[in-house]
Amino acid sequence: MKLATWNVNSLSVRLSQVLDWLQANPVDVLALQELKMTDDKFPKDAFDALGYHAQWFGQKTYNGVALLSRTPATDVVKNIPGFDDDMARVIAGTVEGVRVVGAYFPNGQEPGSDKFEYKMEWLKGLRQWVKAELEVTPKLVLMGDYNITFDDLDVWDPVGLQDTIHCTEEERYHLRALVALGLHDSYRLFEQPAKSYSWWDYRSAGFARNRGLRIDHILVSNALKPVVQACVIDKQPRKNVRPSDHAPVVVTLGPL
DNA sequence: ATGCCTCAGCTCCTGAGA
Repeated sequence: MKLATWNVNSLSVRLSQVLDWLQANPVDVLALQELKMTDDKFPKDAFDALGYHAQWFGQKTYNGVALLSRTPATDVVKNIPGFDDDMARVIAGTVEGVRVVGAYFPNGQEPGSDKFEYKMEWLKGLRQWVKAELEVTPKLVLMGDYNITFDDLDVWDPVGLQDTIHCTEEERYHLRALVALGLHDSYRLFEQPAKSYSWWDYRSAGFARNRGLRIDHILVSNALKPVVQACVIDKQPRKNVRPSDHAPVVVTLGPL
């Protein structure tokens, strides 16, 4: 079973790239973030034609998440139960016995800002809910655009970017607290190339100079850890004309 | 350089992203 996550930065603009990628990489589940469209605009038929079921949760201009799957997702949940939020950031469903949570974590803009405080509250809300979900469904994957780096290995310029957004101790504390629920960063379960990132700034030729951050993650639960076979970042779509600023991340699970 | 790109929208500038 293969599961992937990709922040597409507008599904309208990126639809043909997503369809091309799915044809070349027929994963079982793909979580999308930053659809930037209302629900009525979601291109359900295009995914149908490729043999994917879709669940989506959109919003005008910003945010918006979707879950594509080869077999239908059940017990679909939108946003974090118990956390009041007017932004569309989370979609969860059960696929082939695995609880899959796709999430677009808040950016936070700047430490100390209102948006940063919202990010901290959102992270607390997510953690409480994921804790409960794990008790119900131990086989769980939490994947998406976390907008947080784990450590300096995930940062192209750890000195220059120390304590800036995505790299603060407070954000990393919350990320470690999620892991402490019994989750594992599937990417680091394997030896990986040095300077591996999942996002590169559009400005200043960030991708060409590999000035990036690893902020898109796939966490797997204790119950799934023994069957994780691989985790890779696919940089190919970042080389497209008019790419998303994020690359897809793909995890491969063996028989459950 | 409170910028550099890119995207959406009450669109020809602004806010937000990361």
